[in-house]
Formats: sequence, structure tokens, C-alpha cells
Amino acid sequence: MTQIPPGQLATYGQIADRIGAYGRARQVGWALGRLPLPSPVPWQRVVNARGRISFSGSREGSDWIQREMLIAEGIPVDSEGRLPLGRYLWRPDASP
DNA sequence: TGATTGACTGGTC
DNA sequence: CGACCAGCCAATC
Repeated sequence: MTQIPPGQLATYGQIADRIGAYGRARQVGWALGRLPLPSPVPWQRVVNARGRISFSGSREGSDWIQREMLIAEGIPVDSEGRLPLGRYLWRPDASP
């Protein structure tokens, strides 16, 4: 499944690559952006490769909700929306 | 049809 | 680590 495991984060690039759309991270964000709320998609676990929540002037509300959601998932989020990527980064098929 | 925009990314300073 | 620039593709108006 292309969904993201709970307690883990994924970047737009990862999602794009996962769906076979390498380099189309923008379209991923665009797609999530037009998702209705609530949505069956864990958009809340999708952040940019900078390890930060992607803010947008038109999303000043939901973006903070996303921060709260991640915190609820057990992921510490900074006041600026910074996330400990590398620690919670989703690892597709990372079976030990 | 064409120009513009965008929840991005990577590399460099 | 933060800021800046350049590249990239698709959807929208």
C-alpha cells in the first residue's frame, strides 16, 4: 500500500517515487492540497525533504492541525514545524 | 492554446 | 543550519 505507517514520516519525493512519479513531488503536494478534509490519505505524515511541514499562505489553518496530528502520532514537532526526519522517516520495505 | 503557479528538491554560499 | 538559485512537471485559469 502506498499509505504511510503510523508514527513515520514521508517526503513528497518519496511519495512521488513510490507512485512512479520521480521528480513530480510538486504534483504530490498539489494533489494533497486539493484533498478534502478529512481525507482517507495520511497527508499529515507527508512533509518536505527539509524535514519541515510545508506551509502555505492558503493553509495557515490546516498546516498547524497537521502539526498537532503528528504530535499525536508521537512525532515531536517544533514550533516552526520542524520534524526529526531521519528518525521518523518512512522506510519503504525496510524489512530487517 | 499559452502563460502562470505551486503543500518540491538539490546544490551552492 | 539558514538563505538563495535553478530545474522540474503537471494542473489551472
